[in-house]
Amino acid sequence: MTSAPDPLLKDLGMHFRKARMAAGLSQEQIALRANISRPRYRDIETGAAAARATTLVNVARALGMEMMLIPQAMVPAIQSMLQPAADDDDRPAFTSDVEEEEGV
Amino acid sequence: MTSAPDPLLKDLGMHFRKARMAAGLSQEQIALRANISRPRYRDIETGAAAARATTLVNVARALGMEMMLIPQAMVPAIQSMLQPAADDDDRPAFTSDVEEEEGV
DNA sequence: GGGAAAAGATCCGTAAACGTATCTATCTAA
DNA sequence: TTAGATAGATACGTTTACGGATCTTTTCCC
Repeated sequence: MTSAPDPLLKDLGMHFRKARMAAGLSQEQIALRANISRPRYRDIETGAAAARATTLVNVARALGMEMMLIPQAMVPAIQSMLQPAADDDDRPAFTSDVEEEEGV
Repeated sequence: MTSAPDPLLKDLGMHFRKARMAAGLSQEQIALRANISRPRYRDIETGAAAARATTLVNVARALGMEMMLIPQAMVPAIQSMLQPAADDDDRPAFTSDVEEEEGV
């Protein structure tokens, strides 16, 4: 309970978890692919830790995604591309929904 | 000269620098907006340091951008949206070109 | 029921991202 | 010339992400 659990990190972690679940992979498998330890990947998924840029990219790629910088003006357009029918949330940054990825 | 300068970080830093230049802002202004120190923002821009997830988002937003997780399958499509006519680089992650943003 | 696999959780030690301070180099304008 | 602003470059101390090890809890399948 030390330090507030940044909502941004929790949001990011939930995106990772969702993608991992959809891919049917274990935390250990992702950690292995991303070259980090399982406890550390767990911290990232739960929003308990703010991963470094390099780690972030490695995790994203391990989950079949890429981290991209998008001009704010284009965010809504891309958002709608990712989710056929989405809701207008707060501040989406970190968005991605892996519909269902089958096939290694 | 200690530790190899990760090309991924250099690439990311160049994107930030490019966006900052286009916006006509100083390193100090971005650092202030992103709640980090100027030396540290400089490290990020030069690729000398791997910023944390929270710092990364703050810097991106200070530059009028958002960090987004994109399924790899959609990367090319989004890439072409960002750059009218782009080249097929290596591994683009971190992409964004701020055409020219005027108006404080 | 039993056992394996996945996840949660906590410790310790190390490496690196952070802030602050300080100094120099360059460039532009008065 | 002299300022002033911007950027490059240290150094040092604090915070925290990281690996590795260990243990418990929860699923889930036989």
